[in-house]
Amino acid sequence: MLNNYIDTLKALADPNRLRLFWLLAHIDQRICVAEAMDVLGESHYNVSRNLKILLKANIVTASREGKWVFYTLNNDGSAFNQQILAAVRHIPAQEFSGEIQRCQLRLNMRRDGQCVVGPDSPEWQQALSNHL
Amino acid sequence: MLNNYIDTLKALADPNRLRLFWLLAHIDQRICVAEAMDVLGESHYNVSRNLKILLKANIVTASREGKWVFYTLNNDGSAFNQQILAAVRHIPAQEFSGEIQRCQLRLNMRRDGQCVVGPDSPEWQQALSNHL
DNA sequence: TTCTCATATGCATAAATGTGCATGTGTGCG
DNA sequence: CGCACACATGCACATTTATGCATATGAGAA
Repeated sequence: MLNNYIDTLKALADPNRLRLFWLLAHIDQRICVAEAMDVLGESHYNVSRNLKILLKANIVTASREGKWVFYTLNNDGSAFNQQILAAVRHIPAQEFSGEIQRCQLRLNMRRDGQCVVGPDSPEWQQALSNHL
Repeated sequence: MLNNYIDTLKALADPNRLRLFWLLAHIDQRICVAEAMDVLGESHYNVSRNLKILLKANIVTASREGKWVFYTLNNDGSAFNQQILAAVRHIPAQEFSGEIQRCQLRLNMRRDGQCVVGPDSPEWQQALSNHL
């Protein structure tokens, strides 16, 4: 009873996961674990497990492509989950610290729409410092 | 950063508080602690503290009237909080076990719109058994 | 196959959370 | 005033949760 709703709320009641979900809600694009790590500046364990929790809450979906696993907003969720998504979309970007910009920067490193560099790469470090 | 949003989500990510908030979202009426105790069948500590947590999250308001403290939906919250309220309204009554009916039963015990019996009263026990 | 890299997950620990008990605060009544 | 009742809150304890480490899985490249 109520478990689905509680799972969704708990999944988002954590700053790192809320950042992850908010980012997905705004870029309207899939993102892989390595990219999320760079954008959020979080460790691998952290990003991987937190995405898994969002997945179990059924608010994102995952699909493997070669080595990479891409996560995406789940647009086929319950009415409740869709309202929750609408709520998260109302959180203004000022509440975050450049996630959107860093994400654009990271997505620009793709080739033909595919992620080609792993997490914490020299390329990413350089792109980051160039951007300051 | 993000604290307001996290507070709201955490406040609702608990079955008892979600029940409380869902009830307030559906009866469209204020309710005092004693009434909430009877309707939800929870202890005083539990109801009082959980309502306080909803209050701190700014999704309900409180007002004292004599001995009684009435809690109500907060309709002046942030856009985020209002969307969250819309989400909670989408949770169907089947997810609960007669909260609405028990609440009607309890509100019928009021006189002139005022609560007149305390928690766990014989009157309430009798009303409950008559209703089965 | 073996190696490398991206991702996932079990284990241990520290921090946060929910609940019960006891006590404190505030209000109304006699 | 003193008492009763509705409600609030600090403390202790059990459970949950978030994180880091280590290791496992899975896919591509040599």
